[in-house]
Amino acid sequence: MATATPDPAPPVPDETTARFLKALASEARQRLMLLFAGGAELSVGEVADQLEIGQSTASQQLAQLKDGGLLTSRREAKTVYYRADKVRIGAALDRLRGFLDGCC
Amino acid sequence: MATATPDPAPPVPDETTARFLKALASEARQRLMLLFAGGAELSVGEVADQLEIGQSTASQQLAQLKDGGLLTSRREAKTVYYRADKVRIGAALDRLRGFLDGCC
DNA sequence: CCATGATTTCATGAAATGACGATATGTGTC
DNA sequence: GACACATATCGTCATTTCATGAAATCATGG
Repeated sequence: MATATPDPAPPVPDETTARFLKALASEARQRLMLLFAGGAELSVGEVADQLEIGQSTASQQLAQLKDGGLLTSRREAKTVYYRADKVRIGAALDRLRGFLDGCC
Repeated sequence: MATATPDPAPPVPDETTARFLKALASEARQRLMLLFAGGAELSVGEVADQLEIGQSTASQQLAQLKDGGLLTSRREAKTVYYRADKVRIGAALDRLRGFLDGCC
């Protein structure tokens, strides 16, 4: 049997969805996501170069997108490669649709 | 035949989608959207009361959500009623899905 | 273990956002 | 037109976000 408080059904877009939205809500990060079109895999430095932004800026934006569930990273020796996380992105969109359905 | 520059294919989530995301990317506005669950129709004052925020704040947030395509408004005498815009919300989600599909 | 290359974390200012009260606009009533 | 009520706009301030360079961390090669 299920526990006493199974799933209180998140009263608001759950934390995960909220972070997803926040991650996407910046034009800079939207541009950044475009670099990953077609499943491209890019290092932090490559992103910084292509967007002509500081390397630390790129790192932080990538981290936020990862936190928002849009990107994953893997480390290969010294360099960290990011790419889009199709699965979690799809899931986030489903949750968003669900929220907005139930809500509107 | 098509024109010389038919549809440059929006290089980034188009303006409309960007505004949609920005509108949703605030916890305050997410809470606000919840008030419109089930197709509820609320005046600015009602929203301000229920959320315990200033009247001008409510007005501004509602305007931004409307600008983002999440709400519509109609005026009835002195009071303005807002409600969720199912159609445009659905369309925005479709565009978003499209962007993220093509992008990731 | 030290040096190097790549990334992350930190501290700092600049710019954008959020909330508010006060004021202006719009709508209907007398 | 003067008035009252609801909403919208404006000016302001506190908070948050964005981008940066400097310093710290991490992984590898000598």
